[in-house]
Amino acid sequence: MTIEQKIINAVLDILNAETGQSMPVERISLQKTRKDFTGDFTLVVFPFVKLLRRSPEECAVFLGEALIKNVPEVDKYNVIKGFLNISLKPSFWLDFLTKKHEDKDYGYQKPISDDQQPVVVEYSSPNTNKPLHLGHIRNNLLGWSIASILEASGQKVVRVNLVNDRGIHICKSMLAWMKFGNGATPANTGTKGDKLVGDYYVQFESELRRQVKKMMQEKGIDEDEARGKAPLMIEAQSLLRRWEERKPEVVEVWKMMNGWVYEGFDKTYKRMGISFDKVYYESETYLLGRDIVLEGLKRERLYKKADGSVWANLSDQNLDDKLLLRADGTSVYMTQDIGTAQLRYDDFDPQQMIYVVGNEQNHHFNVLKKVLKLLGKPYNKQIHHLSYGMVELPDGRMKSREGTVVDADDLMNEMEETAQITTEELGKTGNIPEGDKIRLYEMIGLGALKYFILKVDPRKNMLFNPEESIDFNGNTAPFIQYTHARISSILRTAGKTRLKHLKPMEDASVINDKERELLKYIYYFPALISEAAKEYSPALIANYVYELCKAFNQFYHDHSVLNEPDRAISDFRLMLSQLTAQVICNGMSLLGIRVPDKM
RNA sequence: GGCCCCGUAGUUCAACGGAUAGAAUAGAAGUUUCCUAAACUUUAGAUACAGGUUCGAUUCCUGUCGGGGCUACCA
Repeated sequence: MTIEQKIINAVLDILNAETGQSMPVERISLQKTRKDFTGDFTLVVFPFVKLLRRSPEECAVFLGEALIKNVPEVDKYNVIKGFLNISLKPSFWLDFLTKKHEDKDYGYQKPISDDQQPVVVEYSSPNTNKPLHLGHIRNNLLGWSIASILEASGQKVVRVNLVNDRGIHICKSMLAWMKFGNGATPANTGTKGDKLVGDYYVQFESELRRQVKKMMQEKGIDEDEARGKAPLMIEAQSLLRRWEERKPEVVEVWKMMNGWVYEGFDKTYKRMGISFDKVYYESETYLLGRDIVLEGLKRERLYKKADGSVWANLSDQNLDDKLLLRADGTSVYMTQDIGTAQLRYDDFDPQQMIYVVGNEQNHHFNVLKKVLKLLGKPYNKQIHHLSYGMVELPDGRMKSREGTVVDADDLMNEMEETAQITTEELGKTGNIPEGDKIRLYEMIGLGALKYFILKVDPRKNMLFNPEESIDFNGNTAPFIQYTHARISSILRTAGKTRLKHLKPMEDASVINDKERELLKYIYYFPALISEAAKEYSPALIANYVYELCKAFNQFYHDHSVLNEPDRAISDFRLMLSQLTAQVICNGMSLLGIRVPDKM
């Protein structure tokens, strides 16, 4: 039981004994004392005023006195307005540090049981017609991090990807390659596979625009109609039909081009440091989706229009009817998602299926759940759309048509270059071997990027300014990494033998304010992970680690670890430094960010 | 038009309905015979607007204004 729970239980007991009435736990607010006030935890007493029939101050004093009697760890208290600030005995903090300072897994909970149902987390979900961009970066980092956080909170997690490798958009780049490619391959052009395929998608769109413009002028029709009737579009649609018919000449090109893309994606994923336990392909799930839809039609949960298209009637949900199969029998995104959900359910029997997908698809997931319910699929309740905000550029949303997309590979390159330049400017390259330098620049550059993105509440839109966002000072990963490097330096200097023989301090009363502040942060780490898991928010972890580092730097500035003459205090500070470094490392690893021992 | 989300220092981000709204950055002023100054210290600066609920509202409710998203036989 944590000390917070102990205090809360004690408060409940005290109130009950005094008034004979019980109070719901949710009404009790116990928080970390703000740093302008003295104390470790603060209890808000306003909720008890009516029950105790005393003034807020009297309530606080009453509870403070009672807590000292009932909870051995409570040392003293002070009252400011309706706030009861509780201080624990210094020995509580000392015991805590002594017990935990060598715990490599501090903060991480072990799975409750081996056979618990997993949480399936889907993220990334790329299309195979375009390279990964900044939006995918946010998605990938969020997905990876949230999966890690859930694991650290004791869940069993399966990371999955769903590749959108079929559909009309894929046919577009295939068609452009067949018409204009002249046999270009990644090998003979020296272009990364995903980039090469992306180039043909762009070419398709520009050719199509030319045709549309011409038709609008010559035939006087509007843009929508022209797009539908343009020869290139007709050809793309016919290609999709032939693909669904599994025509060998089409499938062959499709396989080849997708192979190029995967090779490119794999490089980008690897560099980003993310991976998956299982990869689903739309081309392998849409048929199951189609079968489920046809089955639903047979059972009259769905209906067929005169043209042969199949629809779900959602009018009782206040939603428009949703198309599930086109008149020509081909599938749409929703069809595929129905199949994928079923497959995932069959594969893992998950307690929850989380989809990390942008908030622009809120409507889609809303409809997906409704359709699954309509089809009588019980797992519609397990689906959770983890809806995150968009990444915007200073002049608005990224638009591939306007060429304002920030490419993932390019961005990572820039970050690492900036890391190198900054490190060299600071003159910190001296005693680091060449090979280590490259790894260090990667660690710092990618760390800065990942932290910048993950420190923002996932639900909110965020702004990325290429000119200004690459910052290495302040609330950034390099600041945190630097703090870790400083601590590592201390521990290195102290030496392994000394670290092995650290003696627990006997007199806890010498713990100073900065040390105590640091201990409070560290103590909170496990609860923070649970909180982050509950909220699906890596941002909580990011901002916490930053606060922790600030607290350490203040301690570091005011007090010396190794030059402290009192050996007991010096040992105590070594333990404190050790555990701080561990929390920094463990916290950052939940964000997919590594921390160096030197920088 | 309808539905959903968001408006906090110049800028980018924080704040389970709780204390004097926190940071960072940009600005001003300082700190290095001492374990890494990518650090530390001081300073100035913000809840779009109007009501309501509450002991207490940035947070909940209503309206206004501003920004974004969705409303596809795209994904």
